Amino acid sequence: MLTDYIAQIIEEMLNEANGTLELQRNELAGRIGCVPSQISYVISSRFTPERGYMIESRRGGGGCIRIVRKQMSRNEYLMHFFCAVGDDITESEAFAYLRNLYGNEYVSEREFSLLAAALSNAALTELPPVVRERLRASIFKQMLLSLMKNR
Amino acid sequence: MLTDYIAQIIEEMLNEANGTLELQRNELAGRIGCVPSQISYVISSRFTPERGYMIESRRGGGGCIRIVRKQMSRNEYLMHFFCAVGDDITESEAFAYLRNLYGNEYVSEREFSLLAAALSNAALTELPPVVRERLRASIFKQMLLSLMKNR
DNA sequence: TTTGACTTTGACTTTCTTTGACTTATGCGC
DNA sequence: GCGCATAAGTCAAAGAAAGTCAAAGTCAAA
Repeated sequence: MLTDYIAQIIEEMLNEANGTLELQRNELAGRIGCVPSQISYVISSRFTPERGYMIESRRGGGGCIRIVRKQMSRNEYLMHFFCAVGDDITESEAFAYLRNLYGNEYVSEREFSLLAAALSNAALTELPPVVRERLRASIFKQMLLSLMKNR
Repeated sequence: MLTDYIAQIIEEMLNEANGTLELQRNELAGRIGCVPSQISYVISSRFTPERGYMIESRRGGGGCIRIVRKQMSRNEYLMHFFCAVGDDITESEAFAYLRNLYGNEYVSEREFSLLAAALSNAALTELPPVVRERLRASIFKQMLLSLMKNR
């Protein structure tokens, strides 16, 4: 299948490049013989943060797509939190999780403080309570993903 | 790419000159071999106040462009951002600020990544755009406060 | 057989770059 | 002061990439 073939090519390029790769979408599509948006699809479906990849890109002349493979290690633990958070979470629940993360040295004191700031009622004060807790969960999970990606 | 090349040259000149530099647009363009307005473009897209540069210039005979890389005390600097964020902010603006914070070593790579996660559209996806940008500003500011408090 | 998840494609959008024509400001010689 | 030469600024058009999205296709499982 095309998608898998392209994913494999990118994987190989990543290996050769020691886990950090810059490619040009149009150029690669041309070489493979597919439409450029196919490359986008492969990247967004296969090289996701959840699977340990980081993607950046730049449009316009000389634009490119940057793919970085991050080594996973203690990530199951974080994934555990990810699931535990669920679809909504109160401030005090969130803070309890945070203390746990800090206590087990998954985040530094500064990071703890940053996370707390982002998840605080103070930050989300504009929102009505119900939405607020959904949002808090969403933000928390994004931040957990960031921790997973970032060793 | 031309733009990046020119930006790099200017950056080097800035380093040699200890952060304060006067250059002549036409002269530089001639040396590089590009149209003069390209220099203007590079400066306006890369050496913005947002990224911590101050630009002044003088036209006419003997005219020149003055570029200064500013450094402020830590909290001044953070407060500067606090004000700049305002009441609402888009994802790409926020990320530009973040890159600045990271580039100037106010946050580590992990922290950068955490902040980005909390401020991403992905985290705020549930909210309609207008609210989203207000919320993003609110979260950003709380996190900046946390950085100020936390040395 | 129907459904639903995943693929493939292409038209359209957004972002960034490059160029050049035209405008505005400054200093110097008269 | 006036006019000219010299710089820098502005702006819009054209070009170059990547992103988005929806429609259509595929295929396996219920």
